[in-house]
Amino acid sequence: MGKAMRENGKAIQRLREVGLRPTRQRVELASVLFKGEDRHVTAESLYEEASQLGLRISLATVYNTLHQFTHAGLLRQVIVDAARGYFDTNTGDHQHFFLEDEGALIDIPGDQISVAGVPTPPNGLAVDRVDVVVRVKRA
Amino acid sequence: MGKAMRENGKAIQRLREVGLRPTRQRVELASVLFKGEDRHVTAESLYEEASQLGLRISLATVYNTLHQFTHAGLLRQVIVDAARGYFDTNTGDHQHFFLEDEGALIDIPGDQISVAGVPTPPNGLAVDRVDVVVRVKRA
DNA sequence: CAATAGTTTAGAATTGCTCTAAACTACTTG
DNA sequence: CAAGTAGTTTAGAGCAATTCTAAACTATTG
Repeated sequence: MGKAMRENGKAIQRLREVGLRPTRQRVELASVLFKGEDRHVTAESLYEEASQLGLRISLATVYNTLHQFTHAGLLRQVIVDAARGYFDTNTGDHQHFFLEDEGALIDIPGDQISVAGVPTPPNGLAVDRVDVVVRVKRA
Repeated sequence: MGKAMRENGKAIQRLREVGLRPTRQRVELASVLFKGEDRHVTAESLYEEASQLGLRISLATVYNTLHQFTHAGLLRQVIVDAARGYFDTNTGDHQHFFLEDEGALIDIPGDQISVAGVPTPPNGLAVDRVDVVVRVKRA
């Protein structure tokens, strides 16, 4: 039994757990995304990568799948750039460096950074999330 | 002498100070933006507002002007939404609530919130800015 | 293993924004 | 104060990222 097959098995299980039907496309994308370390992708970059690997998945499906995974809690969307959307396989408590020159993200562990003094949200609203983006540039 | 005229006088002075030629369009937009309290606009919302006021300015000019004002330090760009760009007339040290349901921004004074433990940026990079976005939703 | 509910897809459509190049205008100089 | 000119504005085309559409496909259920 090959490595890809084992990865697919894990992916199928993972998709079932969150209530997503394990279609070929979702299984393949999940395998790519959750194979190794945490990573940051855009729809285009993931589509490109899948294509390189010989996976036949349309760009529309990549978009759909990224959003479904996000709703299911498998991914988290990171908003740092007006031009494109990033998705992060690390859904835990953490923040980001954003390298403005190259459009890359680097995780900052959540226990490393701390935000104090967040005021109570206005009338009838509740805090959903506190995002910290440390924008860095070539020195 | 009318109020609009006085506003325009102030706007012209302000534009001269930052080295921008005070054209009719820039003066009118500056008057609208810096008339009263701090505010958050999108290109579309400002274009809409200017149109309502009877100011004849193209959308392209609104985009150009917002970027020029930002470069000149009169505005600051806020990235909170993948879909659209916001501009803030408050260029001082502060952070934001982002009301996800209605796409609105509310300032949080800079001295109220504090971020500790930002790690040293990687190799050859320097911190440009630390942005905190408190995303809030209907409770 | 057929029915069906959910999924995928190509391509069109939409959105927010930028570009282009021709017309216009604020400032300078004679 | 009349050009000259450098900078500005504009309509409309163009572009990139994303979403929509509706027809074909497929995983699951009975």
